[in-house]
Amino acid sequence: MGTGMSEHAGHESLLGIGEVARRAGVTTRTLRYYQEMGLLQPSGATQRGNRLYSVLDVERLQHILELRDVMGFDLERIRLILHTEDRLAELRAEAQRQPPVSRRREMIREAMDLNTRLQAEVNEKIGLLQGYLAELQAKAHRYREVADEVGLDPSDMRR
Amino acid sequence: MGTGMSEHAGHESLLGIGEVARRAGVTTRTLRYYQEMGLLQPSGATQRGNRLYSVLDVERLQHILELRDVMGFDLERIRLILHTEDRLAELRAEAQRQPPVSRRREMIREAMDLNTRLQAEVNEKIGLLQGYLAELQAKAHRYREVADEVGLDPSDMRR
DNA sequence: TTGCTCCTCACGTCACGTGAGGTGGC
DNA sequence: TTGCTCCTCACGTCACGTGAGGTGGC
Repeated sequence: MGTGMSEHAGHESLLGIGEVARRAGVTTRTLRYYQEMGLLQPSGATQRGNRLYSVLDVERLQHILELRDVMGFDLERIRLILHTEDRLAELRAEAQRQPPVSRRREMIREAMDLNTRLQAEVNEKIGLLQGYLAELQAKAHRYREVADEVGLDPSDMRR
Repeated sequence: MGTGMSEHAGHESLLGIGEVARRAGVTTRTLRYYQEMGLLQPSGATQRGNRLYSVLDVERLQHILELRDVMGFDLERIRLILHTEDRLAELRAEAQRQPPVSRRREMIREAMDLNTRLQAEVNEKIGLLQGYLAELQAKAHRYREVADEVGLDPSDMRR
């Protein structure tokens, strides 16, 4: 397969696994693993079986990596979050066919509850990081005092 | 070994591995693994070979867990950070014997550089989390709009 | 043919989890 | 003796890393 494999394959600009991995900063192994775990299915394939990813697939990958790297969640937790969001997306796609109000309420409630819990967790994590930052600043202050005594060049200081 | 094993073992209140693990919210396996990896050596032992941890050991463990959970560092990264801090602590302990100024400068510089890099990383992580929080808030806003249309009870809303 | 990307096994690694089997003091 | 904590192997697990060996289009 050539570099520009998918650039003109369809006219929908699907990307090969190598290109997607390179852009996201992961290996192709990670993408195959996420597929095996049911987190991210490539939405296309060549005749030979090469995976093809859409722009939406790439966005979903970004989302997965954000949850992994920023929040530190394991893949099972990420799978559950994606599942709730997927259900809400299904609901939107179904909107034309007027799904029963009870079903709408249930899924919106579910998404809102998840959102609330996630916001709380993010706020908690920010608090912990700010606490650690304060520790580091206190240490830096003590270092500067000791450095003054030893007579370190002031141009060496960072603020 | 009884529960109160170390309460009066010395008069320095050393703690058994189970008590330390329980307080820190990890398993005893984690503590043995950190010892094997050279991250945390218990500063005492019973005749039979049971590990005994001092208050300083417990504080070191807290520090390790903060770096692991809040910053998401792997154990090798944590080992390097502890090493730099340990070297600075040695320097302080050595202060009486007037170590050469060149040595002092080098280790203070090292600690200050590390501190600066860590502060930058913490700030970056806080920024990423705030970005994710903004995403969640935007989503919550859209959920509330949809909920209004479907006529969800306003008392169900979270802010 | 050479060079590139892709494929599927399949074993290795890191940071532990989880028994298996045994010891020692209340 | 029973119940508890501790000990050392040692195999299992999660999220990939890293070749091994092979295919297909420029």
